[in-house]
This record gives sequence, structure tokens and C-alpha cells, in this order.
Amino acid sequence: MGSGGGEDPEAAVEPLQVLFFRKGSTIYFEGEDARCWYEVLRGTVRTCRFRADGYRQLTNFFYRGDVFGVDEGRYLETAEAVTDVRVRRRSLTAGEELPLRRALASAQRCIFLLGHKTAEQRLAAFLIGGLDPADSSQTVVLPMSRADIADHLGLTIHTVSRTFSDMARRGLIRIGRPHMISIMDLDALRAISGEEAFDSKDLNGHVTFVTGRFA
Amino acid sequence: MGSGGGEDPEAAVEPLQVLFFRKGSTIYFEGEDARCWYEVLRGTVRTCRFRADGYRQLTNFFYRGDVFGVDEGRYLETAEAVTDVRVRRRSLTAGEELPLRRALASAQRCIFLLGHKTAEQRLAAFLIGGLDPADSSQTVVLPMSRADIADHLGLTIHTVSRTFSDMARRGLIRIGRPHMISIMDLDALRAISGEEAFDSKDLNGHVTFVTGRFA
DNA sequence: CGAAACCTTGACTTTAATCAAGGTACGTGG
DNA sequence: CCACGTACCTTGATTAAAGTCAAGGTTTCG
Repeated sequence: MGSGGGEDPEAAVEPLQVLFFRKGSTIYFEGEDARCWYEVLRGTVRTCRFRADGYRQLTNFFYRGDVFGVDEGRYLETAEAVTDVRVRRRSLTAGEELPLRRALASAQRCIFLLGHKTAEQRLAAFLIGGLDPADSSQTVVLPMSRADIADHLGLTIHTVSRTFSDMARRGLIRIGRPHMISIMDLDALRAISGEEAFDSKDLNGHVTFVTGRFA
Repeated sequence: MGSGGGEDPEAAVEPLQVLFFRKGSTIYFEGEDARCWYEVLRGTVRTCRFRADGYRQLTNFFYRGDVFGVDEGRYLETAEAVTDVRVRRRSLTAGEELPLRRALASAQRCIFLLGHKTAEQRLAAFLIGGLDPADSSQTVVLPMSRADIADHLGLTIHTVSRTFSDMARRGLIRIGRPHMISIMDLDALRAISGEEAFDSKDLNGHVTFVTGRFA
């Protein structure tokens, strides 16, 4: 049931409204009054819903700089710390334009990701999305488990694992430890994900139009 | 290529900033400067992206009262009229809190929908989401084509069609014309979609926990 | 060092996509 | 009003993709 409350004493170290949560702890629960929104200062946060059939549906991951918890009335999701995290908490009062925009951008990124059809496409897009633009090392650190990734993308851990292995076999990525993935061929990954980059590889000339609205 | 521009002369009929778009016309294009956001007054709007591999990815549908086009800088998607629509257009200046919230809510609904795993789950959730809470007739009008639904849910038109047919065969829905679907057993649909309603039917006692975080 | 959690892989089953063919609805013009 | 053409929808057969079942290997952490 996790390690309990998140109002860690360490929060007192930082001035006002900077809080620390241990890995696995809950930042807020679905259904609680949404009085504050959060910005990730360090670590990774996930939001999820526990559905009636027992499945956990993971809606998004949030990294440094991302905003979450901008809900109306009550939180629609539960937020949990994937790693130890530090967050800044702000009350939800006025002039919320900027955070709302940023939250919205996250939601849209998520939707684009989920709109990908095959497991390979989703995972390629997921890896690309995990690249830190400030860091040119081409290494993606995946702080979350395979189960987290699977739930986020609507796959099983088996498919995630198999697909990563297959990508590694083809030289697209290299898996150091499970959570350290080096991208060896970014263009190929981009092509697989369906976002730009067609130069190398061919994709089997797979330019099929799903609908006939191009006339 | 659609029936061309959307700045229909009929727009002049309504006072300021109420516009009319013919079915199939484009309201704004992906990449354009996002100077305005929109509220649907009548009809249905879809937003989509045309991906590099030729696939159209449909991100959302918008109905009366919904807000769309709340993007920063440039539009991230193309907006098109699914039916003839009337929209109110507002410039994007200050005090955007409310529309941002509403847009965000839409994005979240969309994400929840896409998070469903099987075709049946997605379509059940889609049908439930299409119910007008103000109208108790249990009849869902789907103004969009099967192709639109398929693209939105990451399925093919074949699977959409087959799944609807199968639901009808089992008495969950009744298909009048393709765009008029009557819901005959809402609880069963809810159970399939994974959102509440377990009373009737059993779902084979399918309360499997995907991850082990329930201790 | 040992236990537990997590990850990978193989064999088989289920689900959805693809390939292919008809059927239905709708608008247009005769 | 009916005939025809087009776009849209449905269905069947086959193939490909992902899930399930089962087992074994790794990492991590106490």
C-alpha cells in the first residue's frame, strides 16, 4: 500500500510549498478536492486511474518542469511518485493561464502517443519523447518500470520487453540496464513512430491512406 | 480536397465572430498561427493531424458547448467540420482560464478513451461518451463516419463495423441507420468499458490486477 | 548473500488488420 | 419518381500482431 503519507519532514528544508515525496508514495488521490497544482522540480511522477475492473490506467508521466494536478473541483486521477521527487505546490487561485497551457500541452502529447497504432510505433514515440533536449547524449533514462510503460501505452509488459529486445537486435537501440537505453538510430526510430525522418530505411513504401479524403 | 474555404458568406448573418462552416470544410490548419479559440454552437468538429507516413490521426471530436483551438503559438492540429457547424470565435488574449480548463477536460476524456485496450472496450466507452446527458432517449447520434471513429480509436473501419454488429447481435445496442445507435443495455456497455456497472452480467469474474501494487 | 521484485523469452491462443467482395444509402440527373 | 453512380458500410477468409500461460534469468536491496 505504498509507504504512506507524502508530507515528508524534509519538505521543511525548502522554503514554502516545496515538498518531497518518496518513491511509491501518493501525492494526491483521485476524488480529493483539487486545491493545488504541482510542478515537478526533480524526479518523475505518474498519474493514473484505478478502474472498476481492477485495471490501472496510466494517463501520463511528468518530468522536471512539467505541471500536473490542474483539475477542476476534484482530482480526476491519482498522482504518485515514480522516483523520489521534489515538487513545488501552488494553490489554484487566479492567473492560472500558464500552467493550464502547459498541462494541456502534456495532455496533447499523451493523446498523440496513444494514437499510435502498433506497439513498435508507440514505443518508438515514447523513447523519442523521453529524450532530454538539453542533453545530446542520445541516452534515455526510463525511471519507470516496464509495467508503467505498458499501462501507459495500452500494452503488456511482455510486448514492451519483446519490442525493446527486437529494436536492440536490429541495432536501433542498446539496452544497458533495463532503465538505461541508448538510441543508436534516432532517424529510424522517428520513421517508425511516424514523425518525420524518412531518409534512411524504407518502411516498405508504406504510404497507405486510411481514409479517402485526399482526392 | 474538401469544398474549399470556410469563411462562408452566411457568417455575416450572425453578429460578430459567429461563423458557419460547411460539412467537410477546414476551420483552421495545423501550423497556422493560433490567434483564436472556438466554441461549438451547433454541429460536430474533429481535430486531426496528418502524419508523415500518410496516416491521419484523429485526436478528438467536439460537440455543442465544447471548446477547441486553445493552442499556443501555432495550431497543433487541423480542425474540420464533420457536419455543417456554427462556431463562436474569440481572440486569445486574457482571462483564458475557463476555456483552458474545458479544453483540458476534453483532452483528458480523450486520453481515458484511448487508454482502453480492446476494440470493444473503446467502442463501448465511445458510445457512452456520446450520450447526451440532457436527453434520456438512450439514442446516440454518431455524426461522424466509421472511418472517423476508427481513426479516433486507433482501429480500422472493419473492426468498428464488426464490433458494432456483434454488440447488436448480443442485444447491447440496436443500429437503425448507421448513424443512429440505440443503447439497449447501458449497464452492460458500462461493464465492458470498464467504468462502473457490474450488477448484471459477470464479465467472467475478470478482476485481474495488472500490476502488483495492491499488496 | 539471499530474497523479492522485475525483466526477458518461448510456445500457444486470441484479437485485430489485411485482402477481397458485396450490400446499402444517398444524391443527381433523366 | 426512378435509374444510376458514388461513397459508405458490412461481412467473410486469411494473415499478422499482441495477449496469455509458463518458466527462467537479472537486478536490486536489505
